[in-house]
Amino acid sequence: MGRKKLEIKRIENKSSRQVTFSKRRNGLIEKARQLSVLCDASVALLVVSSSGKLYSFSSGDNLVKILDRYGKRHADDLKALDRQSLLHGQDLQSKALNCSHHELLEIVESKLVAPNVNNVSFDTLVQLEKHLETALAVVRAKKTELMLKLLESLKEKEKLLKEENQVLAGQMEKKTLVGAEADDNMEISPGEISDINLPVTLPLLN
Amino acid sequence: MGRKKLEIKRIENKSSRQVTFSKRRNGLIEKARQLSVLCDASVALLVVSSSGKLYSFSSGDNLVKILDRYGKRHADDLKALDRQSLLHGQDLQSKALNCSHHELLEIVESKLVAPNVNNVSFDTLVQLEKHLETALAVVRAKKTELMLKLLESLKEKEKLLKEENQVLAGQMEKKTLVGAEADDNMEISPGEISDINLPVTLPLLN
DNA sequence: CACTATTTATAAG
DNA sequence: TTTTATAAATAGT
Repeated sequence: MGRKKLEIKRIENKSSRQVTFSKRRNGLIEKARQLSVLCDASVALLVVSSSGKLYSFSSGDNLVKILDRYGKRHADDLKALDRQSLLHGQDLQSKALNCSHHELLEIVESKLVAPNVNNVSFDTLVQLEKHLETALAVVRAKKTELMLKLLESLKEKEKLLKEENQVLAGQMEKKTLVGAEADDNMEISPGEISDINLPVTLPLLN
Repeated sequence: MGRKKLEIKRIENKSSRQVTFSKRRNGLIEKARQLSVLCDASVALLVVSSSGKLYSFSSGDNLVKILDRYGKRHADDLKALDRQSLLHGQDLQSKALNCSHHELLEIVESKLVAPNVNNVSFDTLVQLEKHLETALAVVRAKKTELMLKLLESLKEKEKLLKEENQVLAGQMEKKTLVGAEADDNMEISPGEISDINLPVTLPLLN
């Protein structure tokens, strides 16, 4: 529509391409808006110019709201974690992390995969992706830290027990040299199982 | 444009709303396509009808191609893992997993966060999200499995050492009763550090 | 940016 | 679905 019929192929002239881009982009966005209003539909439109500028339209704001809410919750969680990690045990930490993480995944799932989803802008998806990445990174880091501590403490315990064994064995040898024949048939009581402080269900490991 | 001028507000009549939706949706998608071709722009358009049906247009296919590639690689990795987990050690496993995981994150990062990104369809993003979730789930599961095995073996070792200690202590007592006074000043050699088979750098824990 | 001849989209039938 | 009168978009100026 215009003075001449325009073939649909890349406009070579740079300035008319730019002009056409501007006009048609605005038209497209207006049409998108109209469609969403007239037909009660969810519409998301993303346009990136060849120079990288982003223009977008999105009819829904559900996800944005939820993201805002998540953003606050997430910030709170992280703050709480920082406090806890210095003051309290690791259980609360892991609980808070798992919870936040789980909630995040639920949000993503329900908002992205639901069949009746309100669509979102590209920007929003990028934001969401970043939140996800951050949350996962934090969870992974904390999980790793926890497990390393557990392994460390177990190794420490093992080392001490070995040393104790060595001492006992040494003493045994001495005694044996002095006190002649010994009784080898002793009952072995299994002893209490490790009392290392493993969380009951290892909440982090799921 | 039509026999009458139409106010831009929700069309109450259901069937004319549906007709209008169908016409305008097609028009919008065609316009989006034209804009992307004429002006060499990246355009992504998502339309969801009020009944939940999804229509979309996307000018770029970069991400789709990369996803296909990733899909193949991922499948290969999983197959390799299944073979390895039954035949070989855990190190190769973890390496393969970490590698695949890392690659995935790189792909996501570069394709979603790059400023000049080619836009993608909603379907593609959902696919990507699923791939991500799957990959992370697999990595988490394998990591957890590995660490649980390590903890298990350390606890086992601890238990055995405790039992040994108990036996030695019992024997000591007996000997002491027989062999009178003993020398308490024995040198304690630290003994070899735990020989449990901890991977050198715990490749899974990063 | 504004103008307008012309093409294109589409509301109603 | 297809037609067509009319509204809307827009190419060139």
